[in-house]
Amino acid sequence: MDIFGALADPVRRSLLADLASEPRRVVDLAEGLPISRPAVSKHLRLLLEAGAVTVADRGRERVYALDRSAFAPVTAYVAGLAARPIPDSALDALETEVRRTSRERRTNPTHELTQETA
Amino acid sequence: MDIFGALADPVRRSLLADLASEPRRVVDLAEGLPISRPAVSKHLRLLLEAGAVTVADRGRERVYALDRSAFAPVTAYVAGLAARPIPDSALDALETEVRRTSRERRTNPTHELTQETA
DNA sequence: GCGATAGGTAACCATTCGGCTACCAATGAC
DNA sequence: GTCATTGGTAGCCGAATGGTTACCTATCGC
Repeated sequence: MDIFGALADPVRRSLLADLASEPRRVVDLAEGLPISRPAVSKHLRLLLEAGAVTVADRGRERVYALDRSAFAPVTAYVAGLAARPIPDSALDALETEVRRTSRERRTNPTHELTQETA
Repeated sequence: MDIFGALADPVRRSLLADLASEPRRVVDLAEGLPISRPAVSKHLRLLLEAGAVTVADRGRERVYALDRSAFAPVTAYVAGLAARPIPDSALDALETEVRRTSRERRTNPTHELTQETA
């Protein structure tokens, strides 16, 4: 599960928001949630796997902490979406533009899944 | 499917990145992807449902366009995570802080899933 | 009118997700 | 030593994802 998938679940977003104020133990994280503690453990494992949190053993307790650097791909991706390459002044030529580009992409397919966050 | 779930799939992120440059037809969107066109249609329906894209009928074609305003909750949420309420100077009192807050939350559970993006 | 093109829907399938209960290991309190 | 607490794992289950093929409608080009 990557960082995008980690953010897709409301329970995990709640956990992360909770950790944003300070590191917490599992029981404290689970306390107000409407799900069982093992379910919380599962979510925490996914968050670990996604790099969204770090964990420290503290005796019999485990203290989870937010790793803010993990969200860089998300901000980068959304910022990339926000950047608009076509100026508003060209929007009235939209029909022509769409058709021209369609022809180009039909003969020159350069699609790549991996360049999305570039 | 909300906007967070919409971003969880790499195919959908690729579609959105594609639409970031300009509006496109379904065939053009599907062209370089390793999946069938009906699968693309499914993803586009989810993106519509999440409000991430808009669609315009153009004869027998449908032109999808990015709706940049849909990503505000994502940026807001991630920005909220980035804000750190505890200054670094207080981090050496971490243990005490964690235990105090644990006690508080045990007696005063104010967890809410819905306040996460506030 | 007719064939080709665009694109949505239906039905199906395998996998993943998110939840649960039951259980176990390890540590702390006394 | 004994018991309570913490928290992970195992196994199960139902629902949702993400893909496929087959099919249908509608529009465009000629």
